[in-house]
Amino acid sequence: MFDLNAEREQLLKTQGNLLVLGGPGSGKTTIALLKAGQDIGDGLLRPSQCVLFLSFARATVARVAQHAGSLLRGTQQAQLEINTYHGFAWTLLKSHGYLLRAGSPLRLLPPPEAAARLSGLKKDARGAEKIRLLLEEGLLHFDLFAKLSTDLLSRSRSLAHIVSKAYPLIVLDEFQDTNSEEWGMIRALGSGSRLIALADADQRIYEFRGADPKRIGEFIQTYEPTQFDFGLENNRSNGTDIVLFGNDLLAGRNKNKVYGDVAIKPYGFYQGRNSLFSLKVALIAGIQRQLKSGDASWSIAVLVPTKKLMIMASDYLSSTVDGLPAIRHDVALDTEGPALAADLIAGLLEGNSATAKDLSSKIISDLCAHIRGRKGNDGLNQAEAKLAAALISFVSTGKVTGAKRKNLVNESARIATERLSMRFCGDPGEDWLAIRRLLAGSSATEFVQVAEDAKFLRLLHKGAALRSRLGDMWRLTRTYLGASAAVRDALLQEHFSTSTKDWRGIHVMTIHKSKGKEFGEVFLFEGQYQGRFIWSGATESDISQARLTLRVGVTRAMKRATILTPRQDPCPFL
DNA sequence: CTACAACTAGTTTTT
DNA sequence: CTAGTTGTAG
Repeated sequence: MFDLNAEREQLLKTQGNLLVLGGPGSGKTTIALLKAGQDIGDGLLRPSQCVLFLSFARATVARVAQHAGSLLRGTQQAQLEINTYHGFAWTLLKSHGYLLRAGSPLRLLPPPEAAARLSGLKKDARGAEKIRLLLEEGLLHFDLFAKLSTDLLSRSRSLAHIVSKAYPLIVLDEFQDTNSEEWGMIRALGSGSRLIALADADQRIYEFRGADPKRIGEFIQTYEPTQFDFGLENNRSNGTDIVLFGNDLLAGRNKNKVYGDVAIKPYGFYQGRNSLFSLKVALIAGIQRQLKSGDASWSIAVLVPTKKLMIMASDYLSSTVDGLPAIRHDVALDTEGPALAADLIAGLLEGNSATAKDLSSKIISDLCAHIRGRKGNDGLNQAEAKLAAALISFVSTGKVTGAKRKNLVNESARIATERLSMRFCGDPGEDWLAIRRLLAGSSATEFVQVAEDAKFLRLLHKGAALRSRLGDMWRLTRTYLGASAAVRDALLQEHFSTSTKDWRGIHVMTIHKSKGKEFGEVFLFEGQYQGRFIWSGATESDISQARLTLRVGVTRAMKRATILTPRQDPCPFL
């Protein structure tokens, strides 16, 4: 199944700290899992001890777990714990948070709620507010996980001892993309455990959030690891020029060359047709190729540089305009808007005992949170910020000026009244929909937006925990009292659950999100004005980051990569 | 506060 | 090209 050459054999025999370097698809994960299996099999771990494998994304964790399942025996798997950096940090903080802050146990501040609370603050004020929320309200922002875990481990020697006893060997996936806080946490863990870092300096695409080109050097200096480099090996797209193209792209020697299974397509614009027409046509050809190949588990990724273009692409693929069929696909949308919409709807479902006036105030507060947080970390525009401020002042003073705002306040009162005279049927899915329709029918665009965002929620499908919890609630009390808490739990669950996601079929996402994944075919698309691989005014360092990013995107492909760039103004890399 | 016109920028974020 | 921001008038 896997050819173990002399270097890999050597790695399996080597003890102490290791640094494993290698390009895309060179098999770093595989050899790390085999190494874990080897050490476990050799009896280097006691029965109570585990190898800890840490990665960034839940999707990667799921994929690594699946891979481990086919690579290792059951007894070895039992002593392998695979988790995200965040998931692991939270287990520490959950049980030992009392060491950081006296009083009530720490509560997580979910990203949507955090976005609503921090929006409008300047960058440095945000950091201070996160700490204030922790100390004064016991609310833990996700960004503080790594730093607080480090504090915990360095402050409590006994805890550090317990952790390194439990995990004598720790594998660090995607090490090149760790930021300084995560690096701090790793050093705290590494004081008592052996470390294996897996890294590819040329897949470092998160410099903007603190990944540092010096990091790998720091690891070498701190741990003096035995180094292995599988840089030139390629198990993902063997027999194609995909990795060769990626490496040439970095060196800037890809221009005017022809590569097997890498197609550069300059696309034109057609009168009266969507600017994504050429992408959809190319994608349809790709689907036909995949269907013809007879591979039942085929997968295709459409990768774009920006979230905005991702949404545009998803909308266009789903539509039937320009005489092209709708193409079913998955898209990884941001969750802030839908989550905050869910809070508002849950509040309405719950609102049985409240008076119409109380409920109306609650709706307005929830609406404010939705307005302020739905764009995530992107700041508010002026109109939104002013509206949110005016609504908050209305809740406390009862005064509001302006026709639009008066209408919004009237609408919330109307919605509250109508909700209280509503009769639920007891089917959570139906009742949820009834509330959503009530909001969608509002004359205020802000409520309609809530209903729109809520369409993207996947909380109440058949078999969902929330559905049965709301169902039980109704059976016991004939009300949905407690719905808010139930929805909050369900949303929070999503941030840590490593559901084994199926990567078959078509997936639309940003290039950044594709890191650590692989697909049969990949389509990379850039727009002409928006969503460029390199944007106007990019600095020297932006350009080198863009090269790394594009390389990561291309090398996700196992069989074939297609890059679409506007003919009128093609990407300077190509 | 709101509506309209002129202007301008156009990135990436795991949990 | 086009969505969002800024400025101006009512």
